Amino acid sequence: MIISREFYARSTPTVAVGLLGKRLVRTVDGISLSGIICETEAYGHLDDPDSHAYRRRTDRNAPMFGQVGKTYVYFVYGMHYCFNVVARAPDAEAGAVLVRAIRPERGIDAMMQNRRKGAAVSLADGPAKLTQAMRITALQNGEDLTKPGGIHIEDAGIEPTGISCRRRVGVKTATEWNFSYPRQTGHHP
DNA sequence: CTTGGGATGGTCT
DNA sequence: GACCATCCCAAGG
Repeated sequence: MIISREFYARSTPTVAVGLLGKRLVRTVDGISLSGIICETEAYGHLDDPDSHAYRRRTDRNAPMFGQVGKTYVYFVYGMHYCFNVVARAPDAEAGAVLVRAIRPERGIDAMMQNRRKGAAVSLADGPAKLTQAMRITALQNGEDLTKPGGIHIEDAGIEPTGISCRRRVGVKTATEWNFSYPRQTGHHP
C-alpha cells in the first residue's frame, strides 16, 4: 500500500519517526530497487537554524515549502545528492525529512553496480550512498511519492522497535531529530 | 577502532 | 570566497 498524502501532513519529526520501517521503492530501467528505511532526520523552518529553509525561500529549498509527500533532492559537496521527503504540519510553512539509510531488499545486484561495489555491504547506509545505490539525482527533485512511478514509499507491515533519538549528523544544532532503529541482528543499520 | 585529507561544484553572502 | 544535511581511502593506535 502506497502511503497517502495525509501521512506527510503532520509535524516533521513525527513523520521522520513514522517513515522508519517503511519501504522506499524505485524503478529504474525496468528494475525494481527497494529497501526499508531505518534512519531519518527532521529539518524544520524558523525553529531550525541548520535547515535549508531557515533563512528564506530560495530556488533550491522551494520544495520544502511545497506540497507534502513530494521529494526534495539536493546536491552537496560537489558530488553527492541527498534525498528528502517534504513533510510538515498544516500550520507550518516548510519542512522535510532526510532519509539517511535504508536496508536494501530488492535489486541488490543493481545497487552494487550503481555503487561500483563488489559486495553487498554498506550499500545504502548513508544519505549519499542511498541516492547512489538507487540512482536518485536532481532529476527526481519534486517527484510525487504518493503515486506509483519512478519512486514511491509504501507500508511494509513493519513496526520498528528500539527507536533511538540522537543529535543530527554533520550539523551544529543540538536538536535530537535523528531517528533510527537497529536491525534485528547485528549493528546499525 | 579513530583521524585526516582530497575530490568537486552549486549556493549564498 | 566560504560553506557545505558526504564518501572513500590511507595511516596510526
